[in-house]
Amino acid sequence: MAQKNRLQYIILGLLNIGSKTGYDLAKAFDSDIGEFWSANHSQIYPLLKKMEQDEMITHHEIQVGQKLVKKSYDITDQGKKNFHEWLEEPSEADNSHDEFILKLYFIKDANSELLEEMVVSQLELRTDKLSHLQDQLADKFPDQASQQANYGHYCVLKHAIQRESGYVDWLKGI
Amino acid sequence: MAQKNRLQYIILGLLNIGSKTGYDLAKAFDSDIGEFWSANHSQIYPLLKKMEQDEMITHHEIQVGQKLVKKSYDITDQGKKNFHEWLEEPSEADNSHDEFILKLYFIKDANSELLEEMVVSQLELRTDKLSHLQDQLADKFPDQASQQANYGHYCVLKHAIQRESGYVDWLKGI
DNA sequence: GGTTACATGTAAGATGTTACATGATTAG
DNA sequence: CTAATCATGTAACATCTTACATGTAACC
Repeated sequence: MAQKNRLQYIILGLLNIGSKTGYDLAKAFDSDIGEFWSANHSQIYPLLKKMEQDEMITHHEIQVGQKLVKKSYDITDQGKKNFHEWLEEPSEADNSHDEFILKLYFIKDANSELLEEMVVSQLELRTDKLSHLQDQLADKFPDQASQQANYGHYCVLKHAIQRESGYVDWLKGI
Repeated sequence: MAQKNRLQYIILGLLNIGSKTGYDLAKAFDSDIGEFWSANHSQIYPLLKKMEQDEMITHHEIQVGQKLVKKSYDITDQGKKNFHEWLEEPSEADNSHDEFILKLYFIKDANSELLEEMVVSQLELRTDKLSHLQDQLADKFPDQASQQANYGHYCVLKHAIQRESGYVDWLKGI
C-alpha cells in the first residue's frame, strides 16, 4: 500500500474553505494547522502541481501590481469527493501527527453527525489507551523507589497518562 | 545543515542502558518509546550498520539454540559522548515527535542538574506557547457565534490550549 | 505438529527538510 | 530607499513506510 499522503487532504481541506495560493497554504502551517501538522513550501508547490494533474484542484491566475501573477488554487468536485472520503475514514490514535485532530479542524458544523461518530470512536480508542498506560504505570512503577530509580522514564509515562487523560476529557466536552 | 537523526540518539540512549539486539530496539518502539516516537525494524537495522561504521556502537554475537546467532549491540565511548552532547542541546517545543520528552526518558537521576535546566527552559518555551494560544483563542473566537461558525477549528484550538496547559502543569511537577 | 514470537535483513517508493535561487510588492 | 513580506519554484538529501524475503526457537 502507498503511504497516507495526509498533506494532500489538508490542502484539499484548506481549499475547500476557499481559494488559496501556495504561499497562503504554506502560511497556514505557521499558525492554525501548525499546532498539529507541519509542511514547508518546498513540499507544497510540487504537491499542488501533482494534485492538479490528478484533477483534485485547478488554478486561476491573479494579477498583482505590475508584473506579478499569482496562482490561486481551487478545489474540484473530484477533490471535494476525495476530501470527504478521507474525513469519513477512521483515524488512528497516533501521538505524533494526530490525524483525528486534523480531520476535526475541517468540521464546521457543531451538530454534524460525522463529528458525533468521530468523537465516539476516538473516545473509545483513547480510553483504552489511557487504561493501558495506567496499567503500565502500576506495573513498572509500583513504589517510590522504582520511580526514583528511573525518574525520566517515570515522568514520561506520567506525561503520557496526563496527556491521554486530558485528551479524553477534551473529547467528552466536544 | 543535515537533518537531526534523532533515531540515532534514541538507539544510543537505549544501548546506554544496556546491550540490545536490533529486535529488542525495534520492540522498544512498540511500548515505552512508542508513546512519543516511532520506528520500524527496517529503519533500525540499516542504521545500526551505519552507526557501527561511525564507531558509535559495536556488537558481539550470541549463540541461541543450535543455529541462530544474534547480534547484541553495545555503545562505545564515542557513542556515549555523542549521546550526552545531544541530551545537553536545547530541545524545540515541537508537538509531533517531542524531543524534550525523548531526552527526558533517558534521564535516570531525579536530582540531575541537567534535568533541572531542561525543565526550566522547556517550561519557559511552553508557557510562552500557551499564552500565544490563549491570545489566538480570544482573537479568533471571542463569542459563542464565532465558536459555532467554525466549530472544528474552535475545538482544535481548545485542544491545543488544554494540551499545553497540561504540559506546563506536568513540567511544574517534575 | 502448529502457532507465535524471535531474529535479520533488503528494496522500492513516499514523505519531509534544508539549502539554493529568484524576483515583486508593500509599508515605513 | 530599504526592510519585511509576498510569491514561486528546484535540487539534494534525509527520513520513514510498506512490502518483500528468509529462517530459527519456544511454547502448547
